[in-house]
Amino acid sequence: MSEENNQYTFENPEYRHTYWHTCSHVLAQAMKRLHPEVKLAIGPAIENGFYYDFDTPEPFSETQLAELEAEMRKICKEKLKLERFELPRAEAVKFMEEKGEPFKVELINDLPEDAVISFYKQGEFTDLCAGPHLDSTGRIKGNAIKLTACNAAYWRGDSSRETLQRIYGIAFPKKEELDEYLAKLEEAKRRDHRKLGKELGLFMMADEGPGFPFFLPKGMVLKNTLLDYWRQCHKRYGYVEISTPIILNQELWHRSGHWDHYKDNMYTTVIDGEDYAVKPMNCPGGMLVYKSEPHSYRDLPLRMAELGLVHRHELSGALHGLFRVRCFTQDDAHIFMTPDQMKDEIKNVVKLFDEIYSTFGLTYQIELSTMPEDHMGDESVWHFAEQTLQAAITEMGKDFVINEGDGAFYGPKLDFHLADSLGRTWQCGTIQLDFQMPERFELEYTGEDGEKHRPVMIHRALLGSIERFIGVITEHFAGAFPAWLAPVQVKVLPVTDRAAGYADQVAETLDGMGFRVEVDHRSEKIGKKIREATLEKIPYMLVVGDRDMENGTVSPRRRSGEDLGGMTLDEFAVLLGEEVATRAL
RNA sequence: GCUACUGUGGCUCAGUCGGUAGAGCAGCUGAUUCGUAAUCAGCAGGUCGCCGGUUCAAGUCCGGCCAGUAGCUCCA
Repeated sequence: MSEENNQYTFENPEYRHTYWHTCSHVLAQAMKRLHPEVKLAIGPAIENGFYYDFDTPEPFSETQLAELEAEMRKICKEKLKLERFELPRAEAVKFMEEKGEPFKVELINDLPEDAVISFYKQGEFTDLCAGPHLDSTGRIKGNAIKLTACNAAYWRGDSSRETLQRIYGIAFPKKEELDEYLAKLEEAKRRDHRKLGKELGLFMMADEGPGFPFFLPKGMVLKNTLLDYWRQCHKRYGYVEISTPIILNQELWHRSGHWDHYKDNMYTTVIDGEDYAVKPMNCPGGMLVYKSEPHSYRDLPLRMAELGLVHRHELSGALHGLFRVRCFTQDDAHIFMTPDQMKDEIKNVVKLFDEIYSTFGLTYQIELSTMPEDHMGDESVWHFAEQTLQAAITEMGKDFVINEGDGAFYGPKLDFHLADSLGRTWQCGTIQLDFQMPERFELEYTGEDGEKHRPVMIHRALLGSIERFIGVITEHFAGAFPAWLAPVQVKVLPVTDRAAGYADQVAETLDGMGFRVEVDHRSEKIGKKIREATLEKIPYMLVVGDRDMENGTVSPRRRSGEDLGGMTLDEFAVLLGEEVATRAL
């Protein structure tokens, strides 16, 4: 392999994959050299780097990673050739039995009858592996390898089986690329919404309710501003809004099918001797609303939105800030329509998604999930639905990736994976076609022909979970929300106490114009007030002192550090008003 | 839920070998009135996550529980 050949550049995902895969073998070799008693499980390349799972007598600690890294560097310097060879099944099993590797033996035994069983040998180390690999450990840049974490993982992902030690690593052909990657990880850590949420007073968690977030005054302003915008957009796109109860009787959940599929994650209660459940989804409530009155084809499409508070019992270990909670607000909508309205409706939903996502500067990739093995309804309906979804986005000129067999049991779906400012992706939006609910709830509308027909239903969420989305944009903006969203838009900073009255006057005027303003009245120096307002990530600071009082001006400064000089309050109000009205990023 | 780790004033953290808690920031009081990223002084604030055990003595050791962190699993 020559580095001049384009095929072998790190930009080529296949080459990168091969590079990392060989790294994982080097890691295993290093482990065997330092700790021969350790048993090998598996060690693949992953999206960002590689890992290897080991069965160690003692849990591994992060301090030992440095020793392994050093040994890995040594192995790279040794420029060991990687040689592939094959063995018949019986010999392969014997080979690994003699090496004392029970996990490898299990893997070989589980390979299909006709599988070619291949091994890769580098120096004294040999691993069961399908390959491919680099031709020599010398291809790996030793000082650009970093073992990033060690953690527990189950053998074959099965929690009833052995707990293994998984060591994660990353590697690049150049040291600078590794440094860049590590810097990005640091940046992500700096932007962690749990940290920023605390610092900026957005939300909190309490032991009294693990997984149930509390919104603080500033976070509430953010949330309400977001929802105002959401409502405004939905109204424009022809949605009506409803609100359905949080607790409904258990019979309803049996009828909807949720009980069978989801009861382990549902909270239940008893009222007047009858069983009830707290809703994990809004759909059944929406169905009841639809059914509460007869519908004509003239009413369709009926776009019913609901900001529904749902509760799901997530495993304690899965909780994570606002990203994974036990109680959240779904920005749900159920659209009831005739089959021939489907395509236009999907387009209408995607258009709305486009408008709202672009407001936050979030781009996305669409995944189309098709019929799973365990599905309801007949294949022709599925096929029609998949075709319709595909046609709608194709006609809009959008690319998509197919996720074969990953649809919901009731219908295919489009998932929207948003990319934030660090390139990380978050699945937020989803558009699901549902043939199951209208059937189960016997929904009807009267057609032109005077006959009863069954409507088709779209189930969609745009932000997904409001709480989670707030977490996503907190990290996306690193807490420096655009002016329209910022909980406090302007902080007035009097230079001395003499300017206190003037500062209040300025604040009052801006408040009257609908801006969110605070005044820093402490007898601190202006430098300190600026520093703290900057750390609070408030978009504009208005410095006001004797000079401004005399001239009737304010001296705005952006949180970026930009000093805008003196201007009248009206001029500033126009500037900020424009920024807010256009939702400038 | 599983594995490992962590849990000290509102926040960030220190606390050696077990001898009964310490700093900075925030807060309060006073002084200062200083025009673009930290003014000074003083005061107050903690049954060291909870329960139990070992010990003359536990923030420090042991056990259980709770919560958090990383990952696994899960996310219809």
